[in-house]
Amino acid sequence: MSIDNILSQATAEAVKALYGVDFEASKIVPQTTKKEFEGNLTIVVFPFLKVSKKAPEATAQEIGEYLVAHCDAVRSFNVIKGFLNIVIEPKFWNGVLSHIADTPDYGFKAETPDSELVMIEYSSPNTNKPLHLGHVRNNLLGYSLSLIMKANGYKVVKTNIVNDRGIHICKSMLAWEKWGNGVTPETAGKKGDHLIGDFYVLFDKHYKAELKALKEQGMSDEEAEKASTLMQEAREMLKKWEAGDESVRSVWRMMNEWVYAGFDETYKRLGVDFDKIYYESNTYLEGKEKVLEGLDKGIMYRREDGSVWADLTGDGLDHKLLLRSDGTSVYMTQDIGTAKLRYQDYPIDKMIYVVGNEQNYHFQVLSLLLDKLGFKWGKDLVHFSYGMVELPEGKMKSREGTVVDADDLMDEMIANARQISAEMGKLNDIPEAEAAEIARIIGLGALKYFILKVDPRKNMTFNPKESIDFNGNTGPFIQYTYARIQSLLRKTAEAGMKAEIADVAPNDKEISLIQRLADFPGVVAEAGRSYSPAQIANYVYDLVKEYNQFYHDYSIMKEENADVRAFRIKLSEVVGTIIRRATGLLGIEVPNRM
RNA sequence: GGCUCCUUAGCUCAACUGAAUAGAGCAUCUGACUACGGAUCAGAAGGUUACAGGUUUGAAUCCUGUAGGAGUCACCA
Repeated sequence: MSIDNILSQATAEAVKALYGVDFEASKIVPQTTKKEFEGNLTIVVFPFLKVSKKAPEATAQEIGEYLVAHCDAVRSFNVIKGFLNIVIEPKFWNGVLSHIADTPDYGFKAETPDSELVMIEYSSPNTNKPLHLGHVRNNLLGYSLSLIMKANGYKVVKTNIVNDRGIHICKSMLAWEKWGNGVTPETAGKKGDHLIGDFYVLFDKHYKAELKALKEQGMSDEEAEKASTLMQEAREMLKKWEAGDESVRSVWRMMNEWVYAGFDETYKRLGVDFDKIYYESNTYLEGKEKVLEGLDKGIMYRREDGSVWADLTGDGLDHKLLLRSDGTSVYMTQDIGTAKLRYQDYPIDKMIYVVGNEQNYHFQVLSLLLDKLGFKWGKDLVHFSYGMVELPEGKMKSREGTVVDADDLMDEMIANARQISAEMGKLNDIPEAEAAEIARIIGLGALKYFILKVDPRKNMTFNPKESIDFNGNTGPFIQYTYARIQSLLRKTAEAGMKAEIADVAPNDKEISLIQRLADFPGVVAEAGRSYSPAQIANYVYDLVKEYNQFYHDYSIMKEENADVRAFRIKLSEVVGTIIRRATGLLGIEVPNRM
C-alpha cells in the first residue's frame, strides 16, 4: 500500500475516533508539503471542521497527535493554520523506493480478460497531399494516448481512417493526367505523397488562372466557378469514380499506392503505427445503408427533394443532412459507416477520436446519431479535441504553400540536433552510424516533447525559424539527464560499486525525490482520465529537474560511506527507469549516451 | 448573430478533484567546473491570473456579465 493510502486511512480513523464520524478515506488526499515548510506530506483539515466543531489549528493538532500515537509511519507533525504537515519516519522511504525498484511494471496497470477495449482513431490523412505539422500534432497525441490507455490497463486498437475519395483526389488525378507526362515517384525521385501533393497545388494554380481569366470577361465569382472547365472535368471524374469506371479507378489505385508508400515512410520515422486501417472508399456505402435503416426506424426523415435528414432539435441542435438529394453520402454518413464496420470487427467499449477542434460540432452530432442508431459506445464517444498549430504569420494554408511539411520538419530537427551535438564535441570518437542514430533520437525527441508538453486543447504557435530549444524544458534536456545516469551506472559498475537500498535513512532531498517517483502511477492514471500526454511530459520534466539538483549537489562516487553511496546509485538507477517509462509513454526514445 | 473553446511574468508554457507566498524554461543580470558528463547547477529581477461582480473558511480554478482571440453554424471533407 502506498504511503498516501496509509495516511488517508489513518486520518479517517483519527476522525472517527476523535469525532465519531465516518469519512471516506479515498476523499482524503494528502499532498506533498511545500518546500518552505517542514514535513513530507500535508493534510488539509478544513473539511473536518464541521464535525470537529473546533478551530482549524485545534483540529489539526488533535489529528496530528492521534497519528503520531497510532501510525508507525508518522514521526512528527506541525500545524500551520489549517494545514497539518506530517514528517514520515525517514526509513519508511527505503521501503517505498525498494517497492518501486522491485515492481517491474511500476505505475502501469496490467491488461486483464475483463479489460475494456478502447479504439483510438488518429491521423486520418487525405490522399491528395503529404502530412504536415498539424498531422504531426495529431499523430503524436494519438499514439501517445494509445500508450497511456494501455498503461491504464485497457485493450487498445489503434486505427486510421484514410480519406481516399472525393473531389480533392480527383483534382490531383486530373492534374497528373493533363500535365504529368506519366511521371512516377521513381522517375521523379520523389516520395509519392509529395508528388501527388505537387499536382494538387498545380491544379489549384491552373484553376485560379482560369477563374481570373473568366472574371476578366466580366463574370462574377459564382459564375466563373460554374463555368470553369477544370472544375467541371474534376466533377466529371468523381462521377466516373463513383460509377466504378475502370479507367479512372486504375489511375486512382496506382496513385493511392504511391501516396501510401510515402505515408508509411513518414509514419515509421515519426514512430507511430496502426493496428487497423479503414478507407472511406469502403465505408461510405455502409453509412448509406445504416442511414436508410435509421429512416425505416423513424430516426431520420426524408424531404420532398429526396434528401435524408436527422432532426436533432430535441437535443438542442439543428437538422442535419445525411444523404444528398441525389442519394450520395456526406462526411457524417461516412463516419457512421466506418463506425458500423469497426463495430463488426471489434467489440468496442470505448471509442476515442483524435481530431482537431474545428470538428467539435461534428462529433457532438455524431455521438447523438450513433447513440440513436444503437451503438452502445456512441453516447460516450470521446472526441479528443486538440487546438490548431499556427505559424507566426497565421494559419497554415496548403494551397498557398505556407504549410510546414512533416518530412522536411523531421529532417530539419535531426540536422539541427546533429549540428549542435557536433559543435559541442559530443560526436567526436563516435562511429558515423551511432552519431546519426543519436542525432535522430535527439531531433525527434525535441520535436515530440515540444508538441506534447502543451495542453492539447490550446492552439499553439510554431516558429520554424527559431526552431526548438535544446535547453530548459525540452526533450533533449530530459534525454541528456538520462544519458548521464546511464554513464554513472556504467562507471560505478566498472569500479565495482554496489547499487542497493542499504539500511540508511535518506536525507530530505532523497525523500523528496522518492516521493516524486512514488507519484508516477497517479500521474499515469490521471493522464488516462483526462487523456492528456501533457501531464506525463510535465511530470517527467519536474522529476528530471529535481534529480539534476540532487545530482549536482552530491558527488555520488566520491561518497565514502559505502551504504550511502550504494543508496544513491540505486536511487539514480530508479530515476532512470522512471524517465525511460514516462518518455516511453510519449513515444520519445532515450539514448544511453549523447 | 447562435453555440463551443481559449486569455496566467517581455516570450513559450505549468499549477492534479477549489487550499498555504501562482511555479518552470527562454531572454536579462550575478555567481559555481584540479574526481560521477557545464546540453549542468545556485541566486537576482520579472504577476491586480483580460476586466467587473458573485459563491466559499479559502478562487487562476466554480457561477453571471463585459472585452479580446479562435473555431463552427454547407447538398465541402
